[in-house]
Amino acid sequence: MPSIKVLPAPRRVPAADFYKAAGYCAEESVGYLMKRVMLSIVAQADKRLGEYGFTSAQWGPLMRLQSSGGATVAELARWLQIDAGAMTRLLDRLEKKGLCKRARSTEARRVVDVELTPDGEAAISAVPDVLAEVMNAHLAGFSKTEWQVLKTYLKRMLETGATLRDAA
Amino acid sequence: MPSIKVLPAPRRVPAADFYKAAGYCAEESVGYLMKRVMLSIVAQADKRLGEYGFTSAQWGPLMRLQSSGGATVAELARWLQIDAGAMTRLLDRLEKKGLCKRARSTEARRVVDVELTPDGEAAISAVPDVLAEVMNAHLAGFSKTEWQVLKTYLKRMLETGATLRDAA
DNA sequence: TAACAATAATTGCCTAGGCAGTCATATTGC
DNA sequence: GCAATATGACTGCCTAGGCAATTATTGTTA
Repeated sequence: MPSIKVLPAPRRVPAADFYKAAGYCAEESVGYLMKRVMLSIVAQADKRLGEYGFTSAQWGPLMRLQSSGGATVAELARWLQIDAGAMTRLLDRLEKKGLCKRARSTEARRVVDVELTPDGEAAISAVPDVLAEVMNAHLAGFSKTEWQVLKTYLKRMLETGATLRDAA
Repeated sequence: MPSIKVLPAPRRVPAADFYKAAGYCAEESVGYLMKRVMLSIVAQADKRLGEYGFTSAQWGPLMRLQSSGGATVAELARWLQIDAGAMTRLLDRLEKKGLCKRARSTEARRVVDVELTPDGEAAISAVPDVLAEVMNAHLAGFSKTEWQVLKTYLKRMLETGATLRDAA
């Protein structure tokens, strides 16, 4: 009776081999296509959100501030996965427009709490509408199944990307 | 016999209705997922290309210059779909690094021709390799069919996005 | 041909993000 | 308790792109 080796489950799926260096064609690359799609989505969203006085980079913090009733600068930066310095400057711009306000935390003196102003609350109310419309418009012609398949593809790529990042 | 109306073929597929304003969840949005995937891809590519002295925003013009043996500033900007002013400044940085050089065109005096330098040629040679690797790594676990389906999805979204843009 | 319009390159001013360094405050370990 | 370390906010300097001029040139057209 041959011994059966129990191999440990491979922790990482091997890379695909769809693309070769020789004759690499950017236009057929998933990365290129995805970049173009994102540019289109962001452009549409920016055009619509511009009517309310802010940009597609600014609704993120505003939404988060609304849903959790305020947050710290570091929390916002972590949540949106951007640099803390960039977040400081983004909040500078939002504060200048009167959409949010900062105040040193009372219990931890190095922390700054951020809150929506009434103007911010008002501005943010239209955002989900715009986002849903822009996304639905870009998914015109997709069946519900196709939409779900697309999402699983993206989630898989995201997990694979995280693995790569951790390995480095 | 009931008269049969021949309707004109609809020019535009109606928008999907996957997303609603009420309870819109960014984490389940194709846009959000795609943005995260792109960040991962760009981060990987930037890390690898950094070894050769340039960024993921800079290989585009370099590649184009190589494949067509030079181009004008306007051609590059159109090809990469970025602002002409941004292209001027991108070329400033590339020129400062000695990867390309500009020269006023002889036949049209308002045009500036851009060419790769030998250093630029050398730097660009490793790019297809890096891009293919990064893309293959992110597509680990995808079957060839899934890869092709993903590309058709993206191309469909791109066409739909172009329709939206033209309509505006 | 002379006015007009279109195009090419550039510049200034804006948002936006990354990285490194600074300062103040919290947390931890000894 | 105190020193070492970690964290939070911020700043300066960099790349990067959009929009709106401006200037020089090229095309068009009346």
